Amino acid sequence: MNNTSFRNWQSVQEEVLRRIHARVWKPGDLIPNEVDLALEFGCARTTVNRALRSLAESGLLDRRRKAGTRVAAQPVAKATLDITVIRMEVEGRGQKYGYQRIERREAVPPLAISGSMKTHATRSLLHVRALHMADDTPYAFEDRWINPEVVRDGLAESYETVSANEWLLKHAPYTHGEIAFSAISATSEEAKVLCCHQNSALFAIDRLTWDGASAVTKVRLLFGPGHQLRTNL
Amino acid sequence: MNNTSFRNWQSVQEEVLRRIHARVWKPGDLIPNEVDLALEFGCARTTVNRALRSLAESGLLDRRRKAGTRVAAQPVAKATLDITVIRMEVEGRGQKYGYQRIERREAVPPLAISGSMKTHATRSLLHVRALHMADDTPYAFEDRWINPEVVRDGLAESYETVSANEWLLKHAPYTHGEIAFSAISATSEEAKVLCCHQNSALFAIDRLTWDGASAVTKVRLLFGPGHQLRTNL
DNA sequence: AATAGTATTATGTCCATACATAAAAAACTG
DNA sequence: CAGTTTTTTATGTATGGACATAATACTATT
Repeated sequence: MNNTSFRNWQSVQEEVLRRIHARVWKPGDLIPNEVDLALEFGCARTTVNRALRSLAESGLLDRRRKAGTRVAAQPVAKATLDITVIRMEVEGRGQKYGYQRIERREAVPPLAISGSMKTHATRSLLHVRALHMADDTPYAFEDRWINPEVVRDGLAESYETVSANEWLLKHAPYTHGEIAFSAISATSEEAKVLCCHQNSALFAIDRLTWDGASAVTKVRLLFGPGHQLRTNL
Repeated sequence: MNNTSFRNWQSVQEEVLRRIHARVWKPGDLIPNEVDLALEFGCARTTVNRALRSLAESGLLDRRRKAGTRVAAQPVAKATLDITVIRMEVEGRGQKYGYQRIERREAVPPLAISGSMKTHATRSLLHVRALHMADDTPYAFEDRWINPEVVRDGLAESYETVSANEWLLKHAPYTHGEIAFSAISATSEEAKVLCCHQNSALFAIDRLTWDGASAVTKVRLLFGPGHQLRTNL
């Protein structure tokens, strides 16, 4: 038995982690219920609950009412990526940020765009293309469609000095969105903009945000060769 | 004033979200303190705390003791990617999973590997290469180095039927790790294994896991052309 | 005016208790 | 025995009260 008492949820969490790691509780195992753990740890059940809930959120525990808590059989590593404004990303690396608008026009988008944004096929949207730079070298190519019905003030903006990336985040609220990461081959135009060879492998982020049932904006960000998106587990 | 009362933390959270979205509280604004909000919402302060803490975790609020709570000026979208065992990933898409070991040998790794894993440059590690398949077509190419000093039973495994990807997750605990996503051009060998053209843009996941100060394993997963990693915001 | 000490304040957390809820297990019923 | 209802149980959450802690604001001191 343990006479030490764990008086805060962090230390309870640490002890639980220790036991999982030391294989006292193996993947798939049912662990004691909150009341028993609270008794053993000499703290309130709410404290144990806080610790276990947090571990469940990070995917290390599976919890179900009545069924109890068990160590995840297939621990799902949750990699959390912080998607910030590109300017912040560049400045966070200690590099000088630069921005240059390439194109801005109102146009009827290709069907692939209007289809995924669920706008009328004949409805014209605002199309903005721009280049983000780090220390005067191309960093990311932004190709974006904006729905002017949702982003009312969006048409008034020139996006010449402030990127759409940054302006929208501040002025266009969204309720939810989808994001996808992939690798694509640079077309000749993309290669020219990013100063790399044609068919270079580029890292792509496609994002589509919604305000309720209406699409706000759809954007593709292309990063130059060698770009990495990293985080901790 | 509001006479409706919000009796659970989810509804408090919804109301806070509504106000942020409706620009009642704008990005950068200081919002009322927990005591006042609890009073207004007709619930306990702990309930308000639960709601606000959760929003802060998702990056929508900035909270600091004494300074108070404010709406994030640059809302950091947190994209949470669930990194599971590849078999689960494939089966989750409703496809048939297949696995094939390509190579297994003990060898002294290149300096880039021993360097990042912080093992002795002359220490030999276990090198396993394998192909994961979905519906009999190549899905991902796994190239992995395993530290036998940390994963003791690892040397006894053949990894012929169970992938190292899966075996390790179940048998080799880790305390933390790093993960990076990038796009790379397929070498001729990689192209052959994945049945694609040379220089195709491949999506790469590099992962390095640690058990305390010792590296457990370092792996690169290469996905075939067109592969997307997606999640919601 | 710079510095050190002190008060104030908003969030962070713990606790005991109570009730809610989902889901498994048991009891019941035709 | 299949299908339905009831009981049991572990987690989920609300509450009021208390104290902890970090960070700011204020005050006294040199």
